[in-house]
Amino acid sequence: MTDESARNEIMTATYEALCEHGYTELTAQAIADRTDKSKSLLFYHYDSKEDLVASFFDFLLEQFDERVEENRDLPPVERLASFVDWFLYDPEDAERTSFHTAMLELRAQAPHNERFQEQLRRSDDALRAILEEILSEGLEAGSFHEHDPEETAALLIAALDGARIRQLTIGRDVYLEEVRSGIAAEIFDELLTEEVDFPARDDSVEGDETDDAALAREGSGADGAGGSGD
Amino acid sequence: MTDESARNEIMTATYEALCEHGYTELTAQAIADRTDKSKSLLFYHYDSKEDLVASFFDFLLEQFDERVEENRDLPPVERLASFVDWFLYDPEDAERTSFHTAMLELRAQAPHNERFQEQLRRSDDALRAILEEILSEGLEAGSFHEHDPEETAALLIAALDGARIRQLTIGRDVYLEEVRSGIAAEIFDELLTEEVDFPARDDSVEGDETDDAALAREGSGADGAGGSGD
Amino acid sequence: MTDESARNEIMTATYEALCEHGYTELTAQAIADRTDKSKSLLFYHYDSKEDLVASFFDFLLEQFDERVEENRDLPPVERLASFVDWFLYDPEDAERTSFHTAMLELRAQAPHNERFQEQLRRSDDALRAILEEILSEGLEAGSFHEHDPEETAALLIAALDGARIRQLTIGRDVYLEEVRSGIAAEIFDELLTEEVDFPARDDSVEGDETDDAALAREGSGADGAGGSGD
Amino acid sequence: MTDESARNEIMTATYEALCEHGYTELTAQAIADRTDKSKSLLFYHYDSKEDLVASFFDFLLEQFDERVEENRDLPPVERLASFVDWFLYDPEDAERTSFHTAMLELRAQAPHNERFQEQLRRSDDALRAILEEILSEGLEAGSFHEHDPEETAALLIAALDGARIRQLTIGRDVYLEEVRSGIAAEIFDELLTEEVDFPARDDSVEGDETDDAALAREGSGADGAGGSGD
DNA sequence: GATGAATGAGTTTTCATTCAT
DNA sequence: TATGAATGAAAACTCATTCAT
Repeated sequence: MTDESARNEIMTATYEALCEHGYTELTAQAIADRTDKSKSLLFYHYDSKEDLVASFFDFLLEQFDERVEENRDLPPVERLASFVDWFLYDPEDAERTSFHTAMLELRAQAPHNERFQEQLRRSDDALRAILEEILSEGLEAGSFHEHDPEETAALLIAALDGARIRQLTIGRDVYLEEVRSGIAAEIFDELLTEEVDFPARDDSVEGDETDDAALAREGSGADGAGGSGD
Repeated sequence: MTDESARNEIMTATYEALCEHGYTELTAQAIADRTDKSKSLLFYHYDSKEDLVASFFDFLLEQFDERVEENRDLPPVERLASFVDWFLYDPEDAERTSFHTAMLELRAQAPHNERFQEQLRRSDDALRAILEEILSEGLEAGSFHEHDPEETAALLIAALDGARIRQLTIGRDVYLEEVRSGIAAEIFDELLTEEVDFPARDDSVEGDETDDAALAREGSGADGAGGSGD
Repeated sequence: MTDESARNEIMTATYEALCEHGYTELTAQAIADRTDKSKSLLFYHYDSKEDLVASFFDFLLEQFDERVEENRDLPPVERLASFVDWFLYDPEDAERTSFHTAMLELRAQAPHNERFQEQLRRSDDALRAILEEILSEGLEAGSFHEHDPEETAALLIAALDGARIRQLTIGRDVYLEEVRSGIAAEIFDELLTEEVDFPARDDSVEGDETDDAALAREGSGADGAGGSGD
Repeated sequence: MTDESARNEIMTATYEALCEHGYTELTAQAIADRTDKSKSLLFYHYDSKEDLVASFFDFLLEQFDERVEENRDLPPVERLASFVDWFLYDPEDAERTSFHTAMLELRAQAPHNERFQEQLRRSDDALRAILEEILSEGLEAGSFHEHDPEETAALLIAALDGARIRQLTIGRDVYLEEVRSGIAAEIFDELLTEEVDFPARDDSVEGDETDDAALAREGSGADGAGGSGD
């Protein structure tokens, strides 16, 4: 795959097809239909459908890695808040919803797909490392009370991920809401030292971009933490 | 569906096929192969494959409901401990692992399948109700400190479910371990009043039943909380 | 494959498709088209196209075995003559020509197909055994001069097969003719004792059967020696 | 086709691909892969794959023609011996085996391919002419007894070719061995006059050339008699 | 000359589903 | 109830061939 634009076209088409049909019903035809190319071209660029999907997985993670860098200079507390927001997405946001849905299906394949699992592992390592870094920096900066960053990171990610998944699969907002407030309280009471404030949800995010490429980027980027979180 | 034993045979076969192949690769033939009946018979008993799988979902939940009753008379603290153990299963237990894997795949279909979603919703309602009941009873009994049972329940379930899913998809034990110790600490410090002890993990679980039907029942029962939790 | 008639239908269709298209261009569709059944049925009865073709090979050999028995009671000299005629077929006979052509293609696959090779080996063993038997019996009966039946059998089969193949591939009658007269002379001068006559070609064979099943049987039977000879 | 070296490269690649995959599985890609050029270039040089393969056939025959000249000055008996050796190749010789295998497949296509058939016809004419020439010269020189050179040539070629083909397709050495000794005996007793000796097999053949082009040439040359013989 | 990208027409194979028995 | 046989629709994948550059 030399041609970057062809690759992007296929990746975007894969993303759309995945969102619309789900992994189980994802067909090469459905992907090609979202392209101005033929189905056979997919097999020119990728050895098999599985290879294509695995590449798509990589594609998402690439974007996540870029995204992660963006917040690097924020102070720990804000990075933490932004981290939480990545997970506890707004369920009204159809774009995000379908993205997370697609990711969930891909993740559910991992137990049967060594390559997926490895990709997830790599991504999870990165995600935990970042959260642990945030927590450690906060500790050093005196923003956080004493705690075990490794344990807290795992606990936070599990709760955030679990809330998101239950939201997606059950279709009720209760988990997002209760976990948000529960975590906020937890963080407030347990984690933050008295002199720091935990920022409220940043709803000003993502303006009005609408084209698919941008949405895909945002979607995956935003999930990045989660995509990787996924 | 008149014949109860035929139904059970098909359900058990579906369970096995699902564990072995995963939802995406689940075929009517694979189910029939685990039966001493023919493939056509499946379509005599069920209108379609989707119908069969939805029934299978019900089948799991039925067993969950039975299971839930079993612990009803235990004191709240022990019920809570048993609840946690349902989720944070032993990853060495192949039976449980494949069961949770299968459930994860079914759950991942829910966003594309209204019926699945409804089933999950019902099951989740039951699950949260139970945990809230446990927490409320504990409050009344003076075993737990003051807290919001609804929030705590959601938070606990999200964290437990998230940990299990990450374990399954990433193939590392870190989440199970850290979340177990994190939650234990949390419960100890925050939830339990001084005079109560949180019981250690119950590893004396399920004796030596070996036939498939029993395993399926145990599997789903045990997950029940989780099946429903799923 | 329980149903004998379905099997025969598919085998006959395979034979026809093979004659018409050749092995290289043989498709499942072409076979199904010569059937009143669907293409998918082929894959219900056979695991793959290769499996089907290998079964077809067996089918031909089965018929050969039956055929061989037929001549068993003739005296050696006549059996020998009939043997020669099996190979040096009449090139005007379109039925035979297309049959031998199909066989040649299948045989040419053997170096790349272990199963084909094994089938050919079995068939060749039988063929040589028969010819050696004929020659040995002739020796005992005093119809043949002293010679090494094993060597003579191999030599005769090689020459007959070679002649037939060159006829088929080159499209000229020269080999059939010269080898027939050469072998006749050889047999006359070298093999036969003075008191025996070598019968002239038996052109009275193949009556007027016309339906495909019969043609297939005759074809393969006749080649049998050759099919197996192939 | 202007560029001779490009042509040679493609021909050699075709030879290798044919040996490795067989005609049925021969693809343009497989040929290009054995070249340092692209697949598209094949279609710049040749109108179609069929055209390419037909050219490859010609390529083999060209080399045969050259080869034939080489032995022209030998005395008839030695030329005859060398002729026999061309056909009854050493089955341990992997190079030769794969070459003859490839040729067999091409020949098996001839009944469906007018052009192939014509090429074979031309080659066969040359082959028989040579053998007849050898036999006639031997007759004149008094090395051979009286016989019909045309008939003997056809008989010899058929037997040699048949033996080689059965060896290739059945995978047993019996035909090569028995036909070699049978023919040797035949020639001794019938063909040679008392004062001449039939030379033993020439195993000193082909020295140590190793590059592919040479191998191809040797292969085809050696077979030449047989390539054409094929 | 040379190639990467592209494709249409086809190929094998799969599978839920139906139906006569 | 139960099944073997049957199939249509679609899936993944292949491949000779074309074409703009």
